[in-house]
Amino acid sequence: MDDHTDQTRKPRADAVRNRERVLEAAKLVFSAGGSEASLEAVAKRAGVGIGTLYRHFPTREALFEAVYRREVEQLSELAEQLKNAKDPVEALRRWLRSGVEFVATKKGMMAALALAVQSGSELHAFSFERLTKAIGSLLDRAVAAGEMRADISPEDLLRAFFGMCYVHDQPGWQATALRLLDVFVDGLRVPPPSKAKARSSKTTKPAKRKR
Amino acid sequence: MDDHTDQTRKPRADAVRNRERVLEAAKLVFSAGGSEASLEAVAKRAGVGIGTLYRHFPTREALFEAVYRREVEQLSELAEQLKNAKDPVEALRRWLRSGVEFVATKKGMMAALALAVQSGSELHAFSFERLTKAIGSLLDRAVAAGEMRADISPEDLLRAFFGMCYVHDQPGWQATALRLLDVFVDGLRVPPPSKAKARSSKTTKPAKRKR
DNA sequence: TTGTTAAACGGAGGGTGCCTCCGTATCTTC
DNA sequence: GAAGATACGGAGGCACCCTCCGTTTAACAA
Repeated sequence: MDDHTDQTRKPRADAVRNRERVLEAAKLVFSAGGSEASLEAVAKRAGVGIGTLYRHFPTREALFEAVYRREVEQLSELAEQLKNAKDPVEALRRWLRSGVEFVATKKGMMAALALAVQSGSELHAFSFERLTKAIGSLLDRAVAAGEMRADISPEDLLRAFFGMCYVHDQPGWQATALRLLDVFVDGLRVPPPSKAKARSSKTTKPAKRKR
Repeated sequence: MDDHTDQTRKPRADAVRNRERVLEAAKLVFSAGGSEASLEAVAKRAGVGIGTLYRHFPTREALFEAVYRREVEQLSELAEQLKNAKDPVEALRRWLRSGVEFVATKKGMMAALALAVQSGSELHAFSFERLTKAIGSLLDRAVAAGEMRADISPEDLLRAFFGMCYVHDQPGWQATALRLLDVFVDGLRVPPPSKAKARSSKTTKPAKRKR
């Protein structure tokens, strides 16, 4: 009778809950068992029937995408939180480290994503934009505070980040990536103007001994 | 009684033949149907039983690797042939174009390879070395002929090549890659010494109107 | 040639995962 | 509380994976 001529019923509570559960389970199962884990395993872990899984995510790729999107969003939100941190440089550094972890726990997922991205790069565009924005906000703050050079764009930084993660061969890649990122961030720093010029490419940490 | 105490029988002719057939079929099937095509389809196309396929290549990855290796070798041999061409610059250009085609016909294969490479990068090392050598021989010849600048290493060139092929998103990527490679090769050229200095970073094509 | 034997062949079959379909259960709305 | 919409679960049909073994075939010796 009233104003509900647009037929929008409230979505069913169980549907929302189940969708969430499946996503959570998928994240765990894919991260642990690689990207070609059984969907039935995901359903079981989520405590739902296989039919439910398929209703929410008609294809394996759809599920994949949803999981990935959500992780990208989490990384993005992390940036939002870190924006309130005291030290802007440290905030950026921490975000990057989280990014490495993100890549690390994904195991085969990255490769599978490359495959999924091929057909319909909308996902790629989305994540690129989102992460650029995230990294940009952190970068801007550090620049505005006069702690970092201003001639690096968020896109550059993001690409550098991915490039450093792309070692992915040796077992120690994670440590390598972290080291490279540290060096990179050091390189981005504007040396404190009152001090002597910082040595350019060394592992020396200027003043702050402790961290 | 003579010198065949080391028990090496001649390998059976049918075994050799079948192995070859499977490889050929796999190349076609994977290229056409993506990387997760059915192995049974491969066997059928090769005209052998599924058991035969599995005897020769115990896992999907093994088959994959064999196909890939062989293609890398073919690319490598192509370089060998092109070494005898008249114009060394044109030879290099042609090799690169073949490389694009190679990537193009592989469809999902590249992504699948990324996945396969993760566990045991021996294959990666092999192909990298092999392709570097191939590209290097062509490059060296052009440099020796005084037609190209000498400050680009084969590794650089190879990476540039892969980078340009890594566009892989838009439908027109292949054309893009070819264009980029052309520009790149042009950039590598030593300008004919009798001419005026080439403008440095512009899209202007110096003299040659036609191609 | 013919016989012997190691090697390779093919495909049946058991197992697993994919995905659809539909009777049943549950939630929202009135 | 009743009605109707919506979501649930899992049985079942299908495709593919991979192993196993009886049969076939090629290499070698005599």
